[in-house]
Amino acid sequence: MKGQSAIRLARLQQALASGGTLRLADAARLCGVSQMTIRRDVAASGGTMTFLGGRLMMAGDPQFAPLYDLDEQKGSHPLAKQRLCQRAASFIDEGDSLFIDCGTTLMPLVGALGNFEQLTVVTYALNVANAVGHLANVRLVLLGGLFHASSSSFESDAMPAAISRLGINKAFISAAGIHPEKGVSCFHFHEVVPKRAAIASAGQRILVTDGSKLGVIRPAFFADLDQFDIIVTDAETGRQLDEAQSMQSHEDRIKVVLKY
Amino acid sequence: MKGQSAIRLARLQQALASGGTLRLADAARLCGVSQMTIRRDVAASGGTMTFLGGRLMMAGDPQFAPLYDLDEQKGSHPLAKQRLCQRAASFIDEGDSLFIDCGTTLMPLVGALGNFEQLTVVTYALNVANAVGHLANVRLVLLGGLFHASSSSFESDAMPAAISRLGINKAFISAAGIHPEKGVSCFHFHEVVPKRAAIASAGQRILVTDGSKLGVIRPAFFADLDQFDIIVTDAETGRQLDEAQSMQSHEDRIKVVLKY
DNA sequence: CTATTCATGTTATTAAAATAACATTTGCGT
DNA sequence: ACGCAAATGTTATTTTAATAACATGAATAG
Repeated sequence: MKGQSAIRLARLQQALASGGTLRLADAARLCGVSQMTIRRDVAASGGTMTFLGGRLMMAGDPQFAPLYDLDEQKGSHPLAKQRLCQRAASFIDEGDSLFIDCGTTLMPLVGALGNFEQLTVVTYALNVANAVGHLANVRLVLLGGLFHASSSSFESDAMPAAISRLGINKAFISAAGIHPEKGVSCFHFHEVVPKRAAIASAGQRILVTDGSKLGVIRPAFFADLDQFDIIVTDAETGRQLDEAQSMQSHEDRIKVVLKY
Repeated sequence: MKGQSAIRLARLQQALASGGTLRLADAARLCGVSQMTIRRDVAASGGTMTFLGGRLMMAGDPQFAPLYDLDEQKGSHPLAKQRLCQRAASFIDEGDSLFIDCGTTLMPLVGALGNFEQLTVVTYALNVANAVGHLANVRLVLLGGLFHASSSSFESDAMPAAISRLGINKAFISAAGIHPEKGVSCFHFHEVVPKRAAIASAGQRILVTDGSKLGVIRPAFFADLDQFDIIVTDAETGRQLDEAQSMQSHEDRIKVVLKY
């Protein structure tokens, strides 16, 4: 009798892989052992699964991640994103057809979509799709392809064609780096294709970013700053961007929205 | 002071829309009221949100649905699907490229995928994609398009072309109705296109179904029984299918796998 | 064959969440 | 202004989950 515990763990993991929860009592019955043994197994497994209110579930699932982790800096960052997206959402009109970029920055934007009668959302991000899929008032178009877990998004060379066929009203774009001269960049190269396609075909281009990205350069450039019609950011970043733009001709100036 | 409660509910719902959880304490702070008030709000909202272990979350999220609901018939059906998929998984080989159909029937199949080194999964179902996306050893290709919440799947006329380009080894197909003469059917018409494309291009076609579907006819037919190489079902259904086939010529006979 | 260890079960204890009961505030009509 | 009623806050109680402690039984080494 050696790896009994591991066998049980594997069985539970398999049961939970399709994404659900198991009551402790059921998990125990499934494995034919006592509840205490299941608890011990899970505790020894070191973080792959957790209990939450008497229910066993896969840990590390973003679904269960608290929105504001109190252990971090007191809600400053998540709240910042929420405020940012609240501001960004003010540019949405009834009946709009929106492109929503991948990443975590624009997730709170989805929450604001419930206030409209009818919208259409186009995205290539799985997390965005999941959130939007729950809204009855929003038509969702997901651009599929090969999945990249690192960005929770899909890659496909068919995306530009698909996007150009879709008629996107407003494109909400996120970024990992923003540089006044060098432009806007992100981490993953496969994001460049859909980002560029959305920027090219959208009626209005809205860049949403918090201050931590200013002056930062990431591996994959995908746009210049002046390709955006609106930039939604916080006060300090906005001020600096304004300064940088003042040196340009007045015609090129883009609208920068300050949040705080 | 009239709809204060509704306002708080809306705010919480918006915060949770992007998919996550809120500790009760955080929810209370977010709304500037006591925890008890939040509890009362949520209780009065009637099921849109629930508490689970001190954390607020959107109810009805499949992510939180118990795998076996004890209130139902004692695990008979969910366990049946699990056994069915365990049997179906025995046809998977290392390195395979699998098509996985939409619906709940094939969800447990995803749990069995963790035992392999390297697989590729092609699907047009959001629930399948979510489950597969967590597995590091599986490459996921999601066929996107317009989302249908009813079946948690996508519709696109580009799917046949995309599927034919993919080289699918084995196609696991689910159905809502199986009739010996009339063939295999499902509820939604948009599922027909990807199902047929997968059946057409796959090396091996595996139909997975429990006994409750036998003799049932649903709106959208998509295949005849003899288009499948393997049918994984339970004993009684298998027996009846065997009988029906005995009346046909021996050449047409397909392999029926009994489970119990 | 027996002592020891490990895995598990059982029971007791503690901590935490859900509920209930009661107190307080606030808004509003008379 | 007064009093009523709705809404919220506070405290107490019950229930439930999590932890700890102890007991049992099988497996193995000496």
